[in-house]
Amino acid sequence: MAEKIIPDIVVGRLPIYLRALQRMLAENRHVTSSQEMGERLGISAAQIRKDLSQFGEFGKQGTGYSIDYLAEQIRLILHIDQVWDIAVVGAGDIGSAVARYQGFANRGMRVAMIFDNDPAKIGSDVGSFTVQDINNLETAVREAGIKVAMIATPSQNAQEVADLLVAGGVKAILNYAPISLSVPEGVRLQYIDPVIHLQRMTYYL
Amino acid sequence: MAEKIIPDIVVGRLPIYLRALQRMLAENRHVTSSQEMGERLGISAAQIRKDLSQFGEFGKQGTGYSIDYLAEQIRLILHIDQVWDIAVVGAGDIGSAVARYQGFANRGMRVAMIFDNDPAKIGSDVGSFTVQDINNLETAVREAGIKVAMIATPSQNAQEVADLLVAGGVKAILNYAPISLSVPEGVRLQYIDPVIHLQRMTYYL
DNA sequence: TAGATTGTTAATCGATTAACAATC
DNA sequence: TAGATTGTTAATCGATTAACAATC
Repeated sequence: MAEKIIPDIVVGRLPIYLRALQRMLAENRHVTSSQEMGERLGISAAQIRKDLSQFGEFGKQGTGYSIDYLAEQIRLILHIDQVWDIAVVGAGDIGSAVARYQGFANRGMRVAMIFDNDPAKIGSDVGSFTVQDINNLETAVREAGIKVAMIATPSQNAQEVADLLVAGGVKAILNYAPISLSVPEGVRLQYIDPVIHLQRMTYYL
Repeated sequence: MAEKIIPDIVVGRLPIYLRALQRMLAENRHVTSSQEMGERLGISAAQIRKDLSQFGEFGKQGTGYSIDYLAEQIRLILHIDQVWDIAVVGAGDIGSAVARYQGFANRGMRVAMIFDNDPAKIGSDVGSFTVQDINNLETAVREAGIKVAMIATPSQNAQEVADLLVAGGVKAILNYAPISLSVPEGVRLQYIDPVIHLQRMTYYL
């Protein structure tokens, strides 16, 4: 049975569309069009329609898309009709900010636990969580069935933390450490490094 | 005089190359090859050579690239042979974490000031900075000649903050608020939204 | 109905890869 | 010299856009 393969780049735009739709809902809007979404996002209307058409037919000719319905469909496609528990590794400034971040609510994510290797931090509270010993990471993650994690440790520890997470069954890692990691086939990896984004802009200044 | 136009996507990879090179330097390496860089980064060797060739000839046949020299050349290309002062707007968890972040050192960036609109925060210290009143933002940014800023406010304030920054002469904005902003032609804009990255991965789980 | 907008096809555009002469 | 690796060209691959029939 041939599953249609969706290009990564298309999947990558769906969360952007969803964010815009949720914003429109917050503005009490009910219907939108590919043209309006495109203008808000700086993406061509044709591309938005093409992207969505990879997954189904969500609109109505002449009227456009029901915001509520389209948002729900994208949530289903992205598997965020459920809430994903996240393990945060590293209880420094970034890890703590992430653990306290209010922006996960209603977007399919929830921080569930936070780890560190510093005895001075283990047992202390960060937001509503108690920092756990990284030695318990693999077991805790496996027992909780956690599939998604964020690495917020220094670069030098990031690869070993990634290995631990993978050993515990994690399948998706968001890495804040400014270093390229290697993970086995089947484990997804994304990066956040503010300096990379800043350097992409200074080229043009 | 026709300036060769470099595709955005190529410029966007240079900071990744630079980060890898700096890592190699930290490992006391002196020479690398497009093949080795490609393996580390999950990018084809041909693409790395092609990207670099847009800007000049930095390697030697048979031996590869001097890490130190190539890193310096990329720094020149990206205009990070200087240090860019950055204004941070929003002194919440994210803004505070960014203001204290040690990862800017040696990468061409330096936080120079932080603003908030909350009277309870204005005047308090975050890292080595005193939180300034956002009403002074436009003037302070203009007088300091700041061209780069980061927005770490709630979504509802992000657009007005962006407008203020632009009014103060800022030309590059990194936005942590999970909302699409609009800025005039000539102002660069990048986004960091961890939820977007997480949602890009849950599709595959 | 007339106007608007979708979903889709075909054409265009741009990015990546393979291959290799040049040369260190 | 022999081996290695660059810089570059041409071929391939993939993504974006334009256009329009279908239809609400």
